Amino acid sequence: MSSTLYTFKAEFFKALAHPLRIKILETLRDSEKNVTELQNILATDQSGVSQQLAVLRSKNLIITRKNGTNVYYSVRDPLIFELLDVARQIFNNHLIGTRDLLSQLENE
Amino acid sequence: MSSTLYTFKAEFFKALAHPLRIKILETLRDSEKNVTELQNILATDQSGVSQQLAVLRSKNLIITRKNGTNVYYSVRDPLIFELLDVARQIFNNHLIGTRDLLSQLENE
DNA sequence: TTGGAATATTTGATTATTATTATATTACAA
DNA sequence: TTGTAATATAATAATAATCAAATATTCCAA
Repeated sequence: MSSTLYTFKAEFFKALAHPLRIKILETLRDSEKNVTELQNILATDQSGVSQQLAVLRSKNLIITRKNGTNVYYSVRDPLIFELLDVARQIFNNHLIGTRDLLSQLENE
Repeated sequence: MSSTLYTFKAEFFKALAHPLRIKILETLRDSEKNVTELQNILATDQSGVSQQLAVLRSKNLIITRKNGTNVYYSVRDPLIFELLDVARQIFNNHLIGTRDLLSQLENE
């Protein structure tokens, strides 16, 4: 069993292991977005968005397109959306600490 | 956009963000295994396996069945395997730092 | 050419994760 | 009962990830 391969797979899941990064990917479902658009949609500060974009970039989950001073991001492989969909299904199946999650969601 | 929901999704992916934990899940594909079996298959020390099982348990990815002094683990939701399959596809699509990965894999 | 908008990077303090080692617990067989 | 195999938990040092704030860079328009 190749340890390196599993380390890389773990790195891939690490890229997804952050709320803002997941939000960014979900936001990129419909279409590419530039950083300012992401900032506004996600109501997050510039630096935070850029930092998390950097993580996603470093793991090759997203690609960029420059247009003047704007940088447009999009998801490199549509399978990533499929992955998020499966994760959502698992989630809906009450997988993750259902009791706690529900009670926390109620308080929002 | 519910922050809590995304935090929980991130927690879920965190559970997958560790080589040994991925290996454990892959090992449980065919059938349930007890801790000693996992130790042997994965060539890892007892404590390490137990600790990572604890993480997977705490995120509800796996369930246990006790039989005397043995504890048998299995994956709670088969969709988790589907998730791993999609991740593998993404991987095969050269998503993750292909250059580095390949050269490292060659040295094994 | 310079000022500003858009984006990226750096820094450092804080918190979380990992890995190792040691110690507890539990259930059974002798 | 007691010893032992199986498993879990605790302690903790080392490493990595996060967050916020400040600073850099880049590109364009005026």
